Amino acid sequence: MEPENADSSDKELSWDINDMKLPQNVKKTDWFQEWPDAYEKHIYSSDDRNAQRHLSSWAMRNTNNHNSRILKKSCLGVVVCGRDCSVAEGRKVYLRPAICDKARQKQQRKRCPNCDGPLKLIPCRGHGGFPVTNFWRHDGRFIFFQLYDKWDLSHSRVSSSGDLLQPSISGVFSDYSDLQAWNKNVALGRSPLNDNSCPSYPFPLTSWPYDFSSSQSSSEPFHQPVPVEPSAVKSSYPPIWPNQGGELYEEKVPVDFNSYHPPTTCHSPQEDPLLLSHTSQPYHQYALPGKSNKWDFDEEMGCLGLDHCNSEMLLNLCPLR
DNA sequence: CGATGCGGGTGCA
DNA sequence: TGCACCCGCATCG
Repeated sequence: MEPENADSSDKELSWDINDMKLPQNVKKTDWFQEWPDAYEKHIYSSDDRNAQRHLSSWAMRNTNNHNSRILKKSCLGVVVCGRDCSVAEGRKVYLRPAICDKARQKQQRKRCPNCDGPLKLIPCRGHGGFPVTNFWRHDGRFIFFQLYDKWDLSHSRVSSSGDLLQPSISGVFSDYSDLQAWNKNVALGRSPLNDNSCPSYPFPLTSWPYDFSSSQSSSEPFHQPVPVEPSAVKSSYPPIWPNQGGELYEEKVPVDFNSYHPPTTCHSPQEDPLLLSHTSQPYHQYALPGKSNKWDFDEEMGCLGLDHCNSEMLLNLCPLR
């Protein structure tokens, strides 16, 4: 499922982030993956700026694993409108949770940019009921990345190619029902892994806010992400916020896609999972791990303020600042 | 301000 | 032990 070409063959499969020794005879490094999905492993060049920064378009926060050699980060999930409002074409609002706990709490107090309703955080629960975790390790001239999750693949992916971002979003999210609903409207679509011929998407990296937009993508449910040039990166997300024109998200992630392939063949990024997609996607997968089904989403979300929620789940909204 | 990292420390299995 | 996670501290843009 890796988009990457074959180069990954020898190296990729054989190592584990926890190995004492990681391969150093890597012939070809991978393109930076902005939206890594389940079970992905990548070997980036130590020169890759994105890899150096351990970036991800998923909202990932640092997790203390008491191991200074391996950086561990867990997914915070995604912030959606508590009213499930839609923007044009049925697109939903998806906001990127703030990474900083404090910022997330503030974010949580903000309102949906589209309908002004409350926002709710849908925690990631793709990792056996827990947030999906990413591991980063620098070794030699490479930066190893591993998305280690214990997903129960059985439900995590519906099909090989049709799966959207299961782990990532769909599967990941805690609320099953919500998810379904979510999936319905949204097509979380994109599958980073499969079909893409493109290396990854450049755009959002940390900046995907909510975009309900992606207008153009409607015709194509999702295809591959499009690598865009750096400059494009920033503009790739048309902020379609209704009102707040300015405060929406900001993209700060200067992505340097030096390493990216030329965008040419790929599609538009907008299809990002998170972003919203639109309508009816055939594929939804409810990939939640069994346990997660039990999760009472509403409660937790309801929370937006409640205590029984973890601090992290309750919070926030996005970077609308 | 907020993204990121780090690491002490806690609670659980 | 391993893992999830809270918390403060520090750096950086």
